[in-house]
Amino acid sequence: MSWDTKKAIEELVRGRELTNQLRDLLSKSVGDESGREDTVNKICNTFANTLSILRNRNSSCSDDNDMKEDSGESPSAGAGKDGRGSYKSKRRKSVAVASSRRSIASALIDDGYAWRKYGQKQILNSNHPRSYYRCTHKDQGCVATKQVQMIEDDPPKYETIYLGHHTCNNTLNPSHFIVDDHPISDHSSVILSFANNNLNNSPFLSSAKQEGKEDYKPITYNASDYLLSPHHLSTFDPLAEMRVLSADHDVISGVVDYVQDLDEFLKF
DNA sequence: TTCATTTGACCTCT
DNA sequence: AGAGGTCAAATGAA
Repeated sequence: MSWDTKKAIEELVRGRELTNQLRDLLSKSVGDESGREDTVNKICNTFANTLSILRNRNSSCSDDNDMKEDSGESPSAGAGKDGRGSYKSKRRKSVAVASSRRSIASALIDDGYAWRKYGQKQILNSNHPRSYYRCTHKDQGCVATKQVQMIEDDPPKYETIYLGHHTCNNTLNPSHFIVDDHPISDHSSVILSFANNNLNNSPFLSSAKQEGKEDYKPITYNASDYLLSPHHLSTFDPLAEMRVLSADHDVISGVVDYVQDLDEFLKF
């Protein structure tokens, strides 16, 4: 078993222990609000770390091809552009490119990267405009872009489509992510299938500056929405969805519910 | 002054 | 021709 797999399991075990602690806290019903919150935060960080570890595992498997595909698609590639809105022999980036990843959230989320909005468009048969973002570090050659669109009003739901991969290393909150540059030696073990696999962009923090200040609200993550029960273990599905729930969702009960499944999973 | 957002124009694709 | 994606001037915020 490789180092990063062990690390991921350690994080999951730790998450399980913290969840048990939280369950104990909840069983006492009243009091210790701050202790409860602290435990929830620790649990979220644990799962964030796990996601980061697994992301690194996965990206080493798939990024090479994707990067090749993206490299010729940079909007700022220069060649082919001769003035505003003018293109020469440059094909438009299609939404359907293989490297796209889709997620659905009930709040606008910050994925840890700095995005700059470059356009907004009303889409046919949609009540809401679609916003276009690219990485702030495009000048460093980063080709990552994303599209954000509200798809439901009540409750609000936002669809985010990520295109391309970040070639910059400028996350806004790097302290929340584990940097793991260990070589990947063992791809044979089980890979968790998260309901979105935008593992390039671990979505655990929010910033009001981007993606609509007025709509922004802090969000809390429900671990049970990221981690699937053991019978859902499968190979990586880049187009699966991630559900991110807002703060008014019952996070705590969700975490507690999840712990039984996690117990099962950790036996593998 | 610098950087981000808005928005109309213009591009490619179907 | 219409839809979707991108550019870049204008504008606003820090």
